[in-house]
Amino acid sequence: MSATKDSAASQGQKRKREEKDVTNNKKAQSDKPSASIYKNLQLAEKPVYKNLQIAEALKTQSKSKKQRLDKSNKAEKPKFKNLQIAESQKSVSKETQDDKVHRDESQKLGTGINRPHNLPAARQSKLLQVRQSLPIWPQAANIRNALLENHVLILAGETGSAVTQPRRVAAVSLARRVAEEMGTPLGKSPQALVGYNVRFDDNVGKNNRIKFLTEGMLLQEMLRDPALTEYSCVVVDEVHERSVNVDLLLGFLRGLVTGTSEAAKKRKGRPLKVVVMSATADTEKLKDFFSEGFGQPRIEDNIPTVDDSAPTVDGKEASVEVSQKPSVSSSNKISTCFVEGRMYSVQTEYLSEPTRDFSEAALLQIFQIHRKEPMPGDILVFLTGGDVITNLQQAIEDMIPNVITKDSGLPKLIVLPLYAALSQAQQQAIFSPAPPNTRKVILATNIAETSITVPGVRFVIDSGKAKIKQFRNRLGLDSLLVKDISKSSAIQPRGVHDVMDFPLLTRPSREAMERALLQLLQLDALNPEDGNISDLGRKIARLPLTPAHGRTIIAAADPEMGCLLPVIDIVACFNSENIFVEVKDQDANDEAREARNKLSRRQGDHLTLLSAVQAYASERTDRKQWAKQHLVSHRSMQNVMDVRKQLRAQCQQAKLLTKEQLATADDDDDLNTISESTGNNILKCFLRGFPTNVARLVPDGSYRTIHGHMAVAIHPSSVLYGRKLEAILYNEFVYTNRTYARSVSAIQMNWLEEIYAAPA
DNA sequence: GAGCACTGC
Repeated sequence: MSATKDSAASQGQKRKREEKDVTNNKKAQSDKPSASIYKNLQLAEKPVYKNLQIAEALKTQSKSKKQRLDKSNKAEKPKFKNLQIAESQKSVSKETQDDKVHRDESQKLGTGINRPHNLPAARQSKLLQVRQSLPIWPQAANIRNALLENHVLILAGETGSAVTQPRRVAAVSLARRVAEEMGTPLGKSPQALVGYNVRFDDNVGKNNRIKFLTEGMLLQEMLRDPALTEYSCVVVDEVHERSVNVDLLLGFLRGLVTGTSEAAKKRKGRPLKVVVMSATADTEKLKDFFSEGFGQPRIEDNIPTVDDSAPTVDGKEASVEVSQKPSVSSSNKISTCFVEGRMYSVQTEYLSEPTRDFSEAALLQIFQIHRKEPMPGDILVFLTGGDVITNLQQAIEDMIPNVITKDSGLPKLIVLPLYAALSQAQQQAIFSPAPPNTRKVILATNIAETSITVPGVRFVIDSGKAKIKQFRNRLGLDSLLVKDISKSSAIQPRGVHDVMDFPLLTRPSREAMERALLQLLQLDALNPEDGNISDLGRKIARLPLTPAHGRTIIAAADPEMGCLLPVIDIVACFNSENIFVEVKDQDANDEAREARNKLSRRQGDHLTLLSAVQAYASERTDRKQWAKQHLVSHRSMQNVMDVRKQLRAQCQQAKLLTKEQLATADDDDDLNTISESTGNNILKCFLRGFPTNVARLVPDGSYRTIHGHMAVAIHPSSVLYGRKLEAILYNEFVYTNRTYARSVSAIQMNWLEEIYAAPA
């Protein structure tokens, strides 16, 4: 796909970054003696870790956060929720080795897949040894037979039993691992049997037999090939993590595998196997979900029936352990398999009384652990935010001289904060080993939940609380919307009907669906007559963006607007982390502030972002230095440039952008080239994509949204903070103590009429 | 004058 044909240089950079992440993982694995598992007892009954690597090294407290939260939700009395101290105690796992199964496996694996041939024998035997020790190993024959006999396999696993994750790094590292196991190169080489495809990194070769990709990538592929004709089997892992992408994917896969969707016809009878891997708790729900599909009438009668001559294990049913009696409709079509995990006993201590001030309780616990517990053993404390962390750090450091006196004979204590706003270097500090006779105390937000592994931690103090961004369903509803919703309800036939009936594991409320449909109607992504997706909607869908940003891009490509390239730059910023580094009082000198201020544009944040991107792009000598001088995040900017390149390529593919325009694009990367009228056009395009994100000044000096008349204030991070303007357009709402509009620009009310007068 | 984090195309 040309969209991903980035320059070699950029690819290389990106890959380096990926590899760095992977290295971190590996590092954690090799830290076997110090790495530990944090689970409280209740959790030990539920699967937590699903990863090949776990078998080798028990890893990461990071992922367990979610589980700990699950647990705290279930706690009966809130008074036990406040403080949990989990000390890890690794117990010896029960290894089940079955030589017969093993021989059997080795023979069967040999069919169709190349055996490792270019690996040293020692490495080969080590890999095999590791494989055999995996809890899933004894189940291999069952799993294979279940797949031969059924269309769908639901694989539930406990700790350390199965494979992938829905994240880019996971897709890449797993592909690498599986390629190694198979003894073949990874990616595009002709010998490579394993490849991967994640955003900005397409490493798939013609001869690949197995491809690891993110869910979003597969959905993107399905836009081109809804029947997934290139594949005979799709494995969806980590389903319990439940993203919208997973739900959509399962819905499409159900349609294909049951023959109930139109797309299934295009497989022309070629069988598709679906393996869904999830935590145990979801098994029944998943089974019901697929059973329901098999119970429905097929559109395509050509779906292959299950091969009755397929071999079975000793003639018994292949499903094992937790398999339920299959319902009549799904007999021989769905099987479930449960892979036993390994248990680790973990000690959980609760605070005997509820505590008001978690920081205070944590402070006491930290010193108690420090006094009582032997070295080594670092402490990890989960807290809600950066400010809380700073305060607690101060409190600990104040207390150190009182507790750790010369006479006490206690080891030293160092405090290391970890939250997103810290620089990369500060974040890395937690990985460096503590000096001799020193215990590390890491104070972290849930940044550590998914992406960071801290070796050496043996104690976790967790409040059981976390701030989680929540979509507020009710807000944004207003009289105008209600009116339009009845309009959308009136167009029930065909398209809309299909959407409403699309099989989803968890169905959104009808209200939410209708609101979403209304938004798509407003963006001209649906035909108002029949509710089907419009040509414009198709174009929007192919862009890796929200519909609103996609619509903005399409509007900008209109020759009358003629501002596609600058709009892409701004949209790229909205799809990256904040490019402007937080200005702390001391660490910013006047020079840097001034340099940053020069990037500001009086029209608002959209054009300010644009000027920053263009200035960065036109810097040809040392961009890192430029970023530092302008208080701009180099890391975020690199991501912006990646997204920008991808969007440009996709716009070219969609014929929104010509080669010639693209060729001259880089020459235009210069400050002050945006004229007043171009600036206005840019904002009008955003207005097209965000028609309801408009607020106007009311007589009391505040802003109110034009839809719903909700009070909003300009966020303090905006260049327009404190300004009184006729009307503002904003990229998003932020709900905190007040309702803020973030990323704000000044607009004129008459632009609204102009836009709505224009034909769709 | 605000301020949780992470993931994905």
